[in-house]
Order: sequence, then structure tokens, then C-alpha cells
Amino acid sequence: MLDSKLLRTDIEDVARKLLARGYQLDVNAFNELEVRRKELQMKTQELQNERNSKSKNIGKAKAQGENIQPLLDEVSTLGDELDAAKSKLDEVQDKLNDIFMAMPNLPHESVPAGLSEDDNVEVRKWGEPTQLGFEPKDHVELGAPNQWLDFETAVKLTGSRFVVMRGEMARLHRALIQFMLDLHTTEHGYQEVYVPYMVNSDSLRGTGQLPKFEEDLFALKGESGYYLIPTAEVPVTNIARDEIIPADNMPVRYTSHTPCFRSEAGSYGRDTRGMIRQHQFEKVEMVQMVKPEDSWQALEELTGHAENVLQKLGLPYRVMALCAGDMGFSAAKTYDLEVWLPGQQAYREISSCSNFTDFQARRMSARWRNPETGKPELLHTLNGSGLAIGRTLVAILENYQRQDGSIRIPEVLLKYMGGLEILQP
RNA sequence: GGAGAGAUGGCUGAGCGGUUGAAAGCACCGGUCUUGAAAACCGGCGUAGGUUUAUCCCUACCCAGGGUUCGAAUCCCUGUCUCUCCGCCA
Repeated sequence: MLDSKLLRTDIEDVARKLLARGYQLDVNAFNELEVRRKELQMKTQELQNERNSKSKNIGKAKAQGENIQPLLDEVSTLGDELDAAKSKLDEVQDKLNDIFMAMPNLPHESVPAGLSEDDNVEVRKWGEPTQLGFEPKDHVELGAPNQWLDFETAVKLTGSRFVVMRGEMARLHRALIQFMLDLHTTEHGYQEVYVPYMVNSDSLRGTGQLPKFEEDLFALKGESGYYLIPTAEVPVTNIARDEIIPADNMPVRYTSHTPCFRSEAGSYGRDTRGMIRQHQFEKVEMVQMVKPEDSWQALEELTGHAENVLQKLGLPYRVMALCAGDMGFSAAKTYDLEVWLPGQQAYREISSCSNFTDFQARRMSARWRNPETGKPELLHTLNGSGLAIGRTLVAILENYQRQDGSIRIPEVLLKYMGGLEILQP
């Protein structure tokens, strides 16, 4: 959510920045609502004031044994007037609130212009696309032996966009999770947290998935109103919802491994082969809550933490600064990490690292106590994948494949694989 | 699942339907005292919004949402959560 003061004082500037990301703000409609809000609010508060003071007088008069009937007559119509004013005010405020909740964050000044992924800008590159010296297989072919990756059975169990993993492949998948969590907790200063995989709608509103993107979520049947999490970002960031974090505890750095559940509505036909785009996948997430003045530095660091995972795994990647139009709803700036996939001869997204500034914090009232003012102030939130496990597994299979279809295990994973060095078909 | 108790400011904890936005204590901040600290004493100390900006003033908020009333932290209804006991259970 954007600062309402900003929209009152400089709405043209806000509208211009939103347009950069393809969001058209109806300035006139907003201003009209805002004028009405002000009128109705002042009128309502005046009536409330009148009611309060007259009621007090009635109390006093009654205490002194006076006849209060004339005073009661005086306020007889006040209640109805007040109710009418209040309901009009509520109506306008609901409309304004709907607008606010549907308005995306403002892109930072450093965000490249553009409306589609074609306008994203490569910031840096690490390593070179892997040269195998033979025709590379993709992960579906590589996973076929021993039913390492078994898509047919997953279809039977559930449907498309799921996978069953077996044997050493399942272990490698698990090894990746352990490796990433250990790296973030021991070298990057994150605290590991375990969180619910279902959340309520308040949490989803807090991080920005609701109200606009409900079709991307799996909602549970029944009365609970719960949803399966689309990312650990939701439960982990909402830890700070309605909290005031002491300055000494800042910055807060959490890492968490969770499954992620996404309906992938609107992506029919895209990435249908293999496990690039699944309804259920694992992810190790990093989340930070920082002082506002630190958030841009924190974004660079957090991106570096995700990059470190790829570097330790020896996977070539590039860092892309997303253009304004390609960023997610809540982000002020996003770096995508794209890993090289020999099977596709392409870089594919494997991590997304964003600074949300105070956008999520305002939605969820996440604050810290600023020692300079002594007051609670909105903090800044960030998160990034570190990394998406399924896609990392794909990247390892494709980059570490050998001509006979066997897979070499990267050095850093050996201790999680019980010393197993090669996956042999 | 059954029975009962409860939810008040950072924490503990008062609160007859009418100057209670809320006693008291703790914590915290400023000051006096002290070589310094502690103690003692004095003062301050919630959040959000509106108006204004020197300030003042006004409104809302005592779990949430409804209701009764001229007036609700206080009464009624619904929901959520917490605790205790019983039952069941990975």
C-alpha cells in the first residue's frame, strides 16, 4: 500500500511513476473521492463531537437532579443524522481503500523503463554457458532412468504439473534444501524458521497476493478461509505483522524452507514439459526486515546471498534488473537470477530478489521503534529465493550431466549425499 | 468433541452505563541530587486519522464485528483467540 499522504500531496508524480509499470491511475476519480472523504469525515466528526458534548451535559444534569427532557429532545434527531453521515463516509472510505489495495508499489528510480521482460537489463554475469562437448539432454530425459523423475505416476496421483522423485534423485533434492539452509544460517546470518504452509487472508493481504491475485492461489474448502502458501514470503514476512520490532533486533533475517503451491492460472501451455513450472515445489526463502535507510544496501546483499548459492554449486547465471513493467505487484525493485540450462540452451529464472520498501509493511503494520524519534515507524521488507529447489535440481542435472547420462554431484553437496559422487543411470 | 474461565496501553493490573483515553505498579525518557552509578524526589510517557502548524483543538480505538442507549471498556448477540479440566489423537 502506498502512503495516502503521498497521493494527496503529489498525485501527478505518483500517477506518472505507476504508468511506468503499466498501471493507470484515474487521478480525477481519486481526487473526487478524496474531496468527498474530507467533507464527510469533517461532517461526521462534527456530529460526533456534538453528540459527545451533549451527552455529557445530560449526564451532568441528571447527576444534579435536573429535568433532562429538554436536553433529550435536543439530541433526538442527532442519531439519525450521524448514522447517515457515517454510512456515506464508510462508503467513500471503502472505495478509496479498494483503490489503495489494488495499487502497486512505485518503482525505484534505478529500475529500467519498459513494459515486458524484453526490457529487463542484464546487470552482471557469472561463469560461461556450460560447454559439454556433446549434445546435451534435458532434465526430463536425464531423469527418466530408474524413474528418478516420474511424471506419469504424478499424473495418476494428482494431475499435470506434479512430479514423483525416487531414490538418489529424491535424496539430491533433499540435499539441496539442507545445503541452502546451512549456507544461509552459518554464513549469511539468517535465522531458520519453520512456518505454517497454510495462511489466512490477512497474511495474503499483508504481502500483496490479495485481493488482486486470488486466482493464483489454492484456497482450502470449508470454513477456515485458509490458503496454501504460494511462497514462504507470506508466512515469514507476516511474522512482523502488527509488531513493533526493537531497534536492537534490526535487521531481522529469516530463512525458511517450505513447499510452494501455485495454481499457475494463465500459464497454460507454458513450460508444460518437466519440472520447471509445477503446482507444488520446494523453495528456500530469505526474508529481511530492515531500517528504511538500509533497504537498498540490503537488497544488494540479499541478492549476493542467492548468488553465493549458485556460485558454490558452480552453476553459471546472470543477474537481471527487472524493468518497471515486469516487476511483481509489491516490489520497488527486483533482481532475477537466471541460471544456464544446457537442455534449453537458455537462462531461466531460479531466484527473484526484491525490495518492497514500506509497501508490505504499511499493509501489515510492521514497524520498528526508531530510537531517534522514540516512535514506531514502518520498516522495510525484502525477500529472495535462495533458491527454488526444483529448478536448482534441473540446473544441476543439465549442467553436470555426462555423455553416458550419469550426473556428477557438485562438491558442496557430497556431505549431504553420503559421499555419493555420481548418479548412475 | 464436551465443560468452564478469560481477552484493558511495552508489561502487570483496577475499572458502579455518564469529565475514564482509561487508576496503580513496573519499564522507559528528561530533570534534581551524586565524583560516577544506584536510591530518593519532580515531570513526561499509547496508536491512528482530521484540522492546523507556534500550538491548540476535534474524532476513533479497552480482541473483532454487530446491537441496546441521549451516552458503552462497562449491558446483549455473534465470531476469533488464550487458559484449565475431560475425551480423542500423529
